[in-house]
Amino acid sequence: MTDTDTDAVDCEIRQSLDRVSSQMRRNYGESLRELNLYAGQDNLLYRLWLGDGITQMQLCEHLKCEPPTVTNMVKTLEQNGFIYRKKDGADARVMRIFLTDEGRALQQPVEDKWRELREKLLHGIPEADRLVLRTLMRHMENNLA
Amino acid sequence: MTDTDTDAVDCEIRQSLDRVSSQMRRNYGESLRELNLYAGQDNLLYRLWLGDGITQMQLCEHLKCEPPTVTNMVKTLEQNGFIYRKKDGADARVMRIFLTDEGRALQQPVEDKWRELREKLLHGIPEADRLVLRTLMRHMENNLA
DNA sequence: ATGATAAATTTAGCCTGCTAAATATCGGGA
DNA sequence: TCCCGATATTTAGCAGGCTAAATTTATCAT
Repeated sequence: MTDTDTDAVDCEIRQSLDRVSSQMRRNYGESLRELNLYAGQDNLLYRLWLGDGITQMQLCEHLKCEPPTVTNMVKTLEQNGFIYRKKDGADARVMRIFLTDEGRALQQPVEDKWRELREKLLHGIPEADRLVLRTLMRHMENNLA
Repeated sequence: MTDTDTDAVDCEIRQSLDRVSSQMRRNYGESLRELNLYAGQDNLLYRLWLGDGITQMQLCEHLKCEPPTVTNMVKTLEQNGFIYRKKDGADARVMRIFLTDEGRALQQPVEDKWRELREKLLHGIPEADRLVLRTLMRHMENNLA
């Protein structure tokens, strides 16, 4: 295989990854709207379903985004009644984020959407290839970290 | 392999794809800013490098996004001096988009950024696996379309 | 104890994206 | 010819995401 071929493959992978990710976001952003959620908010809630009462900085780390982004997302989710904020007793700088009952109730519906999405995404890809794909995804994830 | 294992693999793939795509966007959004560009604008310019003077609707199709998004991106890129808009002679509804010299000059630097990005992304993944990955990416892309 | 530094959050102001609705123009049929 | 539906773009307003800078509170060394 020539260098040119190699390059062409690499190009295609990056472009395809770009298209898949934006298409994925568009697709399930749309379906999340049926639950009164926007794309990205599901990941924040997911972290809270694992255990709430955490700080905004912890949410930043989990979402791998900047503090102002969390401030805004938290504000919106609070306005929509899915979470609430409470000042930490020991350290007045930190805000701790908790789920409301409505926020908790979203877990099952959101997980259903995720399942739908990944069934659509992986449809027709055999088991063995999915294992390979997982390995390659992990590899790329580590490369970017 | 049990159904539960299968499900776990699928979950991981979707999550990893999510993390890779947001990390990728963050990474190269940052490096594009050195060129006075924002993530996403490079794709619009790419279409123009293939041939400019096209309409905003054609840009929509290429970017797979909605008309208002193109209106905004075009406005910003015009203000920053990379493109200019010109009314179509035959049909007064359509705007045709052209590259300025500055816009044309971005091609090489942007392609360098892309190369850097894909080298980082695919580092350590052997040729054979990249071919498999390309196939799988294409498959997922078709599944979402 | 005080004063400087560090950490958590917010504010302001961008950008890509979206939807819903308005505007402008084109084209075909009665 | 005139009107009506289709097409291209824009406007308004919202969301996630970013950076730079401000604010509040803690902590640590002097």
